[in-house]
Amino acid sequence: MPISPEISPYRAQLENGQWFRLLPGELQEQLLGAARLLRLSSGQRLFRRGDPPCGLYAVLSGSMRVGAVSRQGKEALLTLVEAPYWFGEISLFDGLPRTHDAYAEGPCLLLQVPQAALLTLLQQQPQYWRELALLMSQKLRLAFVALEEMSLLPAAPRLARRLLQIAEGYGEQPEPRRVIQLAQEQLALMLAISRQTTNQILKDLEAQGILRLAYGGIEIIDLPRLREQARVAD
Amino acid sequence: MPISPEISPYRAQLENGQWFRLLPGELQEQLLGAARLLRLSSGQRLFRRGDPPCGLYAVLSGSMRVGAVSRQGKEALLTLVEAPYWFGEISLFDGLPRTHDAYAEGPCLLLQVPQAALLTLLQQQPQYWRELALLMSQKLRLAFVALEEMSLLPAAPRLARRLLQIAEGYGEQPEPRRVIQLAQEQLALMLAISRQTTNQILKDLEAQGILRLAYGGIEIIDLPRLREQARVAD
DNA sequence: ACCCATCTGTCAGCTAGCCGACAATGCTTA
DNA sequence: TAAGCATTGTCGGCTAGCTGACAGATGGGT
Repeated sequence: MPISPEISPYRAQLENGQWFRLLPGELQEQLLGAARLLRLSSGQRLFRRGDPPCGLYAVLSGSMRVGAVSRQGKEALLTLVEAPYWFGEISLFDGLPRTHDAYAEGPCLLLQVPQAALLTLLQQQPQYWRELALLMSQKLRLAFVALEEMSLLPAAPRLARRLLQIAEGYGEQPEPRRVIQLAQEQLALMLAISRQTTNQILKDLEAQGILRLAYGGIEIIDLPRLREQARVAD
Repeated sequence: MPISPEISPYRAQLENGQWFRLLPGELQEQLLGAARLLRLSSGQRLFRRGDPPCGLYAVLSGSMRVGAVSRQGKEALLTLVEAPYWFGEISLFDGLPRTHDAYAEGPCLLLQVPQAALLTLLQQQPQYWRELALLMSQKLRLAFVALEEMSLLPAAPRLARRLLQIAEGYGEQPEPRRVIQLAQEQLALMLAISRQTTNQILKDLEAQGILRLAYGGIEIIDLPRLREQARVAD
């Protein structure tokens, strides 16, 4: 299927991401050919935990909150997905329900490759299962790192590491960003730290001249020293 | 390649696991055909974080400690892998180094499907990439659950849930086991709770008649009430 | 230009779970 | 049988990080 003229302008954008860039050209074409645009307004829900599979997504602009809310109303934010990242692949493989809720954080433009189209494509070219599985392997590695940090590290270095990961697009971006658009509350929810403690650590890093804090955002001033904070003080 | 007579007696054993049982018969044959037995003595290392890929493994008897030790010497135990489970698939997909250390917990019999043989097999039948990816999707789901519980739940229900998961073979065994061979220290390391706190919670569950504690093991007496403890007290 | 929602900054008090210590118990091997 | 090691049981003090509360700053919408 040819790539629709609506979609082709976003191709360059997607190639900024490691995963998509390294795909065989043919698979890139086919993914984009099978895809359609999806526009979400701020706060709109894409899917909810337990929903049946509906396909694979990529963020083109804006960002998606991926997380879950416990019965007690406490929220665990797994991650904020930003352009040009792909998500939603687990249900593609096992056909089981969604693991998380996904909401638009601000207005958001997505690419959707519907489940059925993707399965058809993969039936014809089963070698591409491996490429799609790479998405899972990345996330599994990230999840393992997060689990381990949760048990071994105190709040401050964990926060420093997460900032670095975000700046580096969780390994997808080669060059780290300087400015991170992110409210402190969101960061707290990702780290399972209270908002107050998060603020205290951030202020401390700001006092050391490592960060600059702004309304709704964090700027990294001194990357090497942030890296240093990410190690544990021995 | 025919299945060696050394290995074929273990086939029934492996079919107790959901994943292997549901594989196409041909893939089962080919995996076993390419496999060899590996015997580890207590405490022996199979691989270490950072090692290059060396293949896919299944536990036939004994159990493997999968975890990592921080530079401060604190240990995070990801899981204890028991028969008949498969592990080591991440490096198969991405070719990147091992994420964890793996040591034999007691004498241990493993099946190894070497990386090269497996890749050859998959080159010829690329549709099987999907089946192997199912291993990752399971683990990713488990990792997400663990991450979420870490942020949302206090120690006691987290411990109850983990006991249930272990008894149910992390979803692989249909019928939950009653007896779990596991020192309290190990359980503590998996949950990122101190050994003392773990003991306190276990004693409390024993006092309620839900568990019976023994040296090096835990017996589940009252499964329904353990399930109840796994919910949060509202 | 104002209003209101959202976000940041900060404090004091609390508590879950950590840590170190040590005794008691159970397996194992000689 | 005894030594020796691994594991369990328990206590008291400590502290990282939580909770609730509130003031001030910021910015978008009308």
